[in-house]
Amino acid sequence: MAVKKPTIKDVARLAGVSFKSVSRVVNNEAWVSDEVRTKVQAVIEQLNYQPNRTARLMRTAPFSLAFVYDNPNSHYVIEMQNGILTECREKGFELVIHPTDSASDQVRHELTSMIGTNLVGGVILTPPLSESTTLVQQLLEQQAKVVRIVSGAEPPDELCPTIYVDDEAAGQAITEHLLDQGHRHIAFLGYHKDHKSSLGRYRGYCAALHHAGFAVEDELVISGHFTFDSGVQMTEQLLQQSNKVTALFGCNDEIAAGALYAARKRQLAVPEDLSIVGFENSPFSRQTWPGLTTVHQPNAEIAARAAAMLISLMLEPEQTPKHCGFKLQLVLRDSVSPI
Amino acid sequence: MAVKKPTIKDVARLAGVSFKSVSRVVNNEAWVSDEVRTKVQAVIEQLNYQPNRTARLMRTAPFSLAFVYDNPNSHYVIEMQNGILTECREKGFELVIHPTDSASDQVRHELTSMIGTNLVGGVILTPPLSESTTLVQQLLEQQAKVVRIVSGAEPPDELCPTIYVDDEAAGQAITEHLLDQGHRHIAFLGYHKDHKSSLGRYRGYCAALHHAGFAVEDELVISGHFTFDSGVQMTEQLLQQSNKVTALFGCNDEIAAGALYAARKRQLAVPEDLSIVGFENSPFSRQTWPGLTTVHQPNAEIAARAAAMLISLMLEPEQTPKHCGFKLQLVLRDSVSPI
DNA sequence: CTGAAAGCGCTAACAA
DNA sequence: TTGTTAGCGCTTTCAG
Repeated sequence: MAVKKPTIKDVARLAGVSFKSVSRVVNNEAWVSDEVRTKVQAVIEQLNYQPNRTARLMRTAPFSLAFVYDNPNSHYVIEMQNGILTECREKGFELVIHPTDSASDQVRHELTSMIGTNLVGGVILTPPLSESTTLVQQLLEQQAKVVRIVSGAEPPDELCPTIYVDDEAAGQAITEHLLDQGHRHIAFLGYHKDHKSSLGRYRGYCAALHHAGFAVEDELVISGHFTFDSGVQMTEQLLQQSNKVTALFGCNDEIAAGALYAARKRQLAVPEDLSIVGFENSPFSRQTWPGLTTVHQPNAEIAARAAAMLISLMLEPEQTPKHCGFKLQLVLRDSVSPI
Repeated sequence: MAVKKPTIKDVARLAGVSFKSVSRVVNNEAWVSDEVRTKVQAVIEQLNYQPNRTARLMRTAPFSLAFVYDNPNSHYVIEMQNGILTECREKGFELVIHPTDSASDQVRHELTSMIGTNLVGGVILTPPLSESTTLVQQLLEQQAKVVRIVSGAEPPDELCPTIYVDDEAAGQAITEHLLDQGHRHIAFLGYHKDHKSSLGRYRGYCAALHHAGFAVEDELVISGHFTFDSGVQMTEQLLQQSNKVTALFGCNDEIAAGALYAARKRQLAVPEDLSIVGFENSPFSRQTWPGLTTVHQPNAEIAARAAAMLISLMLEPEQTPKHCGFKLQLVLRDSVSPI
């Protein structure tokens, strides 16, 4: 039979105190006598009383945040999600998941509704959503707390606390690694003009070539998406239009895995005939054969940081957390050989 | 400056009606004159009024559910999550994510707290959590709505609506496929006595062998986990202790991918020297080289179904949704060759 | 230190 | 068809 859940009043009655005292104990407020505290705690235990979050939320700011993403990459999403959850757990926050289609205009509406209806008190934005200043402003106007994760060597502006990841420096580093191994004709796969991470990595690629005194060869820069299938297709296109390429920089590990697949289909040995590098260090970059040389992108850590910033923003609004930048490290595996 | 959010009363005042009328319009209740409805809607528009979910939740059942999992497999989690979200969107529900460690005793506490504090009205349980009848009962006692996903040819009991997935039949089918190709010494990788899916697949494997008149060879059955690393390790162990094996059934795609990796490390060609099959049809099973023959497990669909059942359970408690079984289909790719 | 009263924004019950 | 009155379970005054 449906037993009604005990409320704060039930506890108060049984403990012989006012329900306000119970509230004080539950919220660990000061100015409660040990006697009352002990008594109340005993009753709470006995009744297995659990405060109703909903009721509490009516008087306080929401204790939950939203993770907003538009990304086909499961590993990225899961790692981010896990990072955020770690932090949420610790602080007693709940996580609401909100995948979305950034192309659709609905996003704005969905997000403002999440905030407007008091579902969540803050949001963590990832690219490409995080790159829209108007979206951020709109959210901010609604009193939402916002933390965004973007690609860049520094925060784009001071709108809100920002996590920025230096794709350019890492893109340069991995390209230099290829140059160090003697490669002179290095392809770049996954160029996308509307994709800040892609652009950052591309800029790093160009910088490395220039510093080494080489020109960027247009026919070696292939546009595409951050997916395996796109990687396969771009590689096929590349190998058709150039036979001098000896190394290939996939803009992320999925592209690189696609390249590996396409190379193998063409009977090319990796790394003997073709060196391949990726970007992100997703779990499967070490599960391919050969393992992929790549750049480690600590997604879980980045996300945990974002969550920590957001939560602090919600809890202590007076002290704005500072921005936070991430530098990325090379991970050397077996998909590159000297020429 | 912080503008206070408009409440139902603000709307009522401006529209010149009682706030109850506004509530009626918002909730699409009957018995509202068109005149009032139009007027109220105009004001809602004008003020950009958004009802406060929290307040509403105090009078109604929670409009959110939890997805509880304990699984290292990103693809599985993401696919499930996406499936659930599809359904949630449609019905206006929110999703709270709750990864957990089923080994820890804390799970019980965490779950009962989610329910007890009114955070969510129901939960979707996946293995191995879903296999604990005591957990389910405990949740049920708290008035929680529960839907569980389990491995089996039929629901284990009538505690709650159940989605059951027939691992055994599929395990048998894929083993038969191997037998049809002439394989006689087929290894089974990923046996785990506490893991129902593993057990189901193992039973199917045994059944296929028996029907074909062969015995199960103990040395070809290797225990391990559903991970890539375990797959690598089990394959190495297998190849050391047996040289007659010609085909290998990985209990999931990760194990199979690990096997592929280990085989390649040993200079074994797949499928020429060794045929490999997996289970689940996760995205990367077609991204390996060669693509993995496997069993398609429609995770998103399964999850969407579970969510639909749970939501219906919450919305129309009188009509219990029926259980629902899934049969799995073979996916033939290039990792198997006849002998 | 403790408690009574008010009220968060909304929905349910009951009148009008 | 509409409005009034309660009251959800809790926190926040503010007065003891």
